[in-house]
Amino acid sequence: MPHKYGSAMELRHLRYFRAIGREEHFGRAALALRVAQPALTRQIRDLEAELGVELFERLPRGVRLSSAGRAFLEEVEDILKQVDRAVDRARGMGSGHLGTIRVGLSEIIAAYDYISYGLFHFRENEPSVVLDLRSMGSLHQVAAIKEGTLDVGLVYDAHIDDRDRDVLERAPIGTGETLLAVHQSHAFAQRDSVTMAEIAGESVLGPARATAPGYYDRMMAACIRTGNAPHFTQECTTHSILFSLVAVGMGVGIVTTAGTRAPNPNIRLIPISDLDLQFHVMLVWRARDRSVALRRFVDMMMQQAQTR
Amino acid sequence: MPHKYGSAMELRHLRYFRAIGREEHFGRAALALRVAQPALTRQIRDLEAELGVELFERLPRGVRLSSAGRAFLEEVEDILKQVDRAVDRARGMGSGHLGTIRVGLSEIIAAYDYISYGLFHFRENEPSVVLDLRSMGSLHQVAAIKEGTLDVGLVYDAHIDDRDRDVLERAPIGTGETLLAVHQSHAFAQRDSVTMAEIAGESVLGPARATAPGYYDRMMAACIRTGNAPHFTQECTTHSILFSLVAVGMGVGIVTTAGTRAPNPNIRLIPISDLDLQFHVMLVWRARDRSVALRRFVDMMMQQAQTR
DNA sequence: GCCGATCCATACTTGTGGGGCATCGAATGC
DNA sequence: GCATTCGATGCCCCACAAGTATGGATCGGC
Repeated sequence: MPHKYGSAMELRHLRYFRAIGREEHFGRAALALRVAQPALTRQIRDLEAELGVELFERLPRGVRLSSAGRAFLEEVEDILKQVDRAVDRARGMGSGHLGTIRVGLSEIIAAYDYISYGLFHFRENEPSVVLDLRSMGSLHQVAAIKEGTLDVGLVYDAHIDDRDRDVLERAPIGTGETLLAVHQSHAFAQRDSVTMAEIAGESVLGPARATAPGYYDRMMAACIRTGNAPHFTQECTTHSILFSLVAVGMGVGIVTTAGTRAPNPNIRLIPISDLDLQFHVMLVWRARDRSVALRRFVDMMMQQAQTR
Repeated sequence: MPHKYGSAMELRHLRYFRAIGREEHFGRAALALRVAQPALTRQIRDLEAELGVELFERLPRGVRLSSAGRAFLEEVEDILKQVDRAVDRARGMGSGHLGTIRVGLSEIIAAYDYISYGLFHFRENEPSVVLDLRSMGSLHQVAAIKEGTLDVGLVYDAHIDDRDRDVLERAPIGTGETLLAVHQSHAFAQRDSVTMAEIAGESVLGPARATAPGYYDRMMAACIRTGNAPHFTQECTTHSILFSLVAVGMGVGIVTTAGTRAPNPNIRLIPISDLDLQFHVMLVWRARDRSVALRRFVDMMMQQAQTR
């Protein structure tokens, strides 16, 4: 062992010092600490040597805190309290009733009612667990989860690479329908459904392949199966951009969302009858993450999704 | 050694954890801490067992802080900072340039100019040493010093019991003259001096034997030596009470103070020519008190007194 | 003034456990 | 496949914390 220069000071010294300082009596402190008195004498001697200060005045009979000792005692009380607090909090996190969960939310998924209800429900049941909600794109979420800067994501299954199978755990909590978004003044607006063939003649807005390749490719493959793959006149990186463009009449848009309730009164969402395409809304988290709070969160979200 | 239930957690665990948590790498942390890597593995294992929480996610290659670990790291950083701070402060007190000195001041002695100057001078030279000035009677000061609730007192020598010789250190920093306090309208007011014989016919105010027996007895002994011991019509427990009574014409008062400058424009202080009585203003402190700041304070007050 | 009690310090011994070294096992990159 | 990275494990050693016994100084009771 290469000899040590640094502080050999340990919590033991502080715990002993606190006990003796409070009592101003080695014997009683030793009793309280359940150690023999000479142990205290030695540890205090070492502590004083380390600090270069006498912490006690040695009286002919007994000891008394020196002025340095009095000041040091105050600090030690704080330190030991803080240590206890840190231990308690760590244990609390072990129990899963304390901590922070960093949740990734893409805007389109945050719009699902049962997601909101689930988050609300969890907050009510675990008020001491902080939900750190972060709005971020699906691919970014997956990367952040793998990297450890995010704990759980809410994304479409299409965004999850199968090669991450063993590092990322996942669970489905719902499905997303793929619909056509049209402006209320559009000819399709009053229709109950449309076909891909009909869409082919329109100016079509779709997702951006660069920001969501898995999603894009699965959608395109399904379109091709109908025999009427659209040509996107504009790729949109987010659903809100796409909706904005539809709202100003730039064209019709293919979007995946929950139900047929549109986010804008000027927009109608129409089922596409011949498109065989379903996405799953997935919870994603690191398989190695042992956080009990996270497990509880996942369980509660899944349960909430089922009973919706 | 009776087996221990309590926390075996030590600062070593926290220091190791902090290093590894910062690096998220056992090897580099071991290098920084100048210990071998297996030592860290074991200490972290013990720490996790103690807390009941996994602080790191073990990856196939390397580690990463778990969410509990992240939270714990923040607390540990605080704790270790606070420990360093406490050590620095303790060392500072060892150097004598930091700390608190509890100074007892009786009102009459606080009125001495060179005392005020001395306190001011010390504060200027040691701005990081807090002077905790406490107004209290002489006997109370001596008791508090012996008891350890006061660090240094400023009292007349008459208040110090010789039997405390080996427990209380003392040093003279000036003398106090014993004078007659008279109202400006009194017949003595324009005199340069009076005799005890003249005083004998007056209504005389003096100190209270109960609150200052040493002072009272020395004064009375000197009075008796003059052959004209006064009879006190009123004993006063403090000088301010005595001055108040003199100011309203209740009588003349025998007081010990510095110079002939009275605290009240209606009062004159007249020397008593035949009274052979001198008191010393003393600094008193515990002989066992090793505080460097206190020594510095005592030295500075003595020096200030000499050069006044 | 002697005896016992109190209280911290010291001397000596014991055993726990922290650390070093060597090695393993798993994953990764060329 | 082979070398490398990285944490975990096994084994040994010795440093040091704690225990027992005792010393030295003071104080109180009779």
